[in-house]
Amino acid sequence: MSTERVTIRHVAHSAGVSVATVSRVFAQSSSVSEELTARVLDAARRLGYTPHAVAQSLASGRTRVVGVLVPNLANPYFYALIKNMLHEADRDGYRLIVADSDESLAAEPALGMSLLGRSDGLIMLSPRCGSEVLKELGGQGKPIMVVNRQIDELGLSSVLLDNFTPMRQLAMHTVELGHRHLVYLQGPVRSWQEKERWRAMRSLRVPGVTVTPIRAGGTMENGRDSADRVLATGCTAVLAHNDLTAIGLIAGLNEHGVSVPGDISVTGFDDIPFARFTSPALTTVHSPQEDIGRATWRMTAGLLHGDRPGARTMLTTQPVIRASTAPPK
Amino acid sequence: MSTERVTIRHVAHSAGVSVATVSRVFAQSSSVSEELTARVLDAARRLGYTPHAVAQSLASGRTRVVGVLVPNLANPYFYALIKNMLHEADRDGYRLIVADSDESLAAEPALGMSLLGRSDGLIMLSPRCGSEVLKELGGQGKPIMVVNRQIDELGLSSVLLDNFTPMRQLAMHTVELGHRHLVYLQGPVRSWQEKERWRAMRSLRVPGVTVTPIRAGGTMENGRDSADRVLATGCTAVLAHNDLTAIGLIAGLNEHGVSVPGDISVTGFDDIPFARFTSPALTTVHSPQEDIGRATWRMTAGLLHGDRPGARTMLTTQPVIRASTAPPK
DNA sequence: GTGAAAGCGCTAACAG
DNA sequence: CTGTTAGCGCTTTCAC
Repeated sequence: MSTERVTIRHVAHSAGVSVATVSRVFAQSSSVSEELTARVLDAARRLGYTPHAVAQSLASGRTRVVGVLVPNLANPYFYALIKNMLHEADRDGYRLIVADSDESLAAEPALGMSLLGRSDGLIMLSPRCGSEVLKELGGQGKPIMVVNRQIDELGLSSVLLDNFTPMRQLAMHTVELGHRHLVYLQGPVRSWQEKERWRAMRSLRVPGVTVTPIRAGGTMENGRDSADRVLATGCTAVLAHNDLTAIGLIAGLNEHGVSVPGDISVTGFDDIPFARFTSPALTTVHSPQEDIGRATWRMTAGLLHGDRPGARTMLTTQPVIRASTAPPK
Repeated sequence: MSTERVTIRHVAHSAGVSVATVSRVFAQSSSVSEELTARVLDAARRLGYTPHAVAQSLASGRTRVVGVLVPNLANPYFYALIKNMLHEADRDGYRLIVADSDESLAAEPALGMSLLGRSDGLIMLSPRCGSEVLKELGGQGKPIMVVNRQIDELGLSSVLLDNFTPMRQLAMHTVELGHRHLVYLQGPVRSWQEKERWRAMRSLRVPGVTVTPIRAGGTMENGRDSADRVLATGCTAVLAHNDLTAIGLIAGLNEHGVSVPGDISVTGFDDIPFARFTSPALTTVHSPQEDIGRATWRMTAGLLHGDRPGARTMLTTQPVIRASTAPPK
């Protein structure tokens, strides 16, 4: 079955040149005369030669692979980001290898290490792990990029979205609609984004307006399961940690015969593709996946080329008002 | 920064054994006396040694990586599958490297080849490419698994879900509700699943019942954009290629003031997580991602261990009746 | 511009 | 059970 592999040697021999020349032609590393280039390419085509990626990696010390560790691939937020980076990286000749930690804080170190072992660098999306883990990963001497998590101590590069400002604006939007009793549905505890969003809610000091936090989590199920507790508060508007939770909550409220936004207004965060297809369409904060993905890859590529780590890119965004928010009755 | 790498040599020297022994201890390939094992492990820990994955791959000829080519990572259908396989593979010590062809038929060969170059095998999810491409990929001598696509000629292993039967049942469900004029919203042209689903619709020979096909595509946008054409047919029930299209269509119909299922019944296919959270909850066909993912990985693992290719696993499933279908007015 | 040769770090016969 | 050794296929000085 497995026909003898065609190596650089065969090509060199067939083209009447040295292996070094063949290597140079394929790596375009140093110039080779037109004639030899043609001969090499011709021989390679005839023989059906393809460079052996693993051997190239061992010899050169670069794998042209970058690892991506994501807390939960089931969140559209992340795959939109990944899809973006996949293409950005592809353009630079890099492949992404992804692992999913399933929101498990404990799984991050091992997965990260394993990923780093077969790659030139690691991109950590919304990591929940402690900074000592990040430090250890960084100790491997390979670039580490952190997305959606602010790290001050270690000199890691990061891409962040300002969650605070738009979350505050979103809350103000509900207040301006006339809501006085708000509920904030909290997301994953260890998430930096959660901390920022909650900080924004807490910062909302408007006379007569109260904000009640309710612990939920970041999934649709979590949202649905919070319906009871939300209703018990008697609030008129709910700001959910993210779109998934908001969508789940809306479904849960509907099941209780409560209409959105008729009886209660609900907002999300992220603006996942579904957000504009739900009924009512979801009022949320747009997360610029394209920009985040591009910025992340560009910085990663920079690190791979020797840029000094420690840079931080902070992106901004704003609320998108759609149909799930309305004045209270 | 990059402290000198600790190699198997250092460990061997420090433990006072040969490199072969160290290799054996880490590979657990052949038995090593307790004493030496302890000494090696101790030295390794002291020195902070980690096996170099790339070197292992080159020397052993196995990468412990498997490639996954997916047409569109933005479809929850696929990432649920991938997430499943990710974990199944992880358990066997394999890492998955994924590429997204963006529904581009033309991109599949190159991406597939590139993936195969750094892996021990390739899993192709719903490939759209011609069988000659599949054959070429198979010619690399590495295992190829095909999911959601029936290939008869080449002896490739595959995992399939019977789309025909449940699609037919779903259609019968609408007929039994009293619908007489059905519309079928067609998905991606080259998709095997699309062919099967459409075949099921065509096979529906019930006197007095007509089925009108409308070309759409597989995304939510495609669904929404079909609303006009759907309304123009005067039908009372629409069976969409998949959940995404169905969700898009429902949004589109709502925008036209048409209610679902009040005015028109709509069904999907796949039962993505969102399907039960839309309002109305979507009547669809459940796709057993867990089973598909597990079966796919098990077969892949088998091939990796030398199983003969060509096996075909056909899974079955059925419709899930929820709230988006109702008798016509 | 081109070739020779020394590895990259590890595995897998093969001997003992 | 353990050590020796010859590569895996390619890159990369270093001479020419």
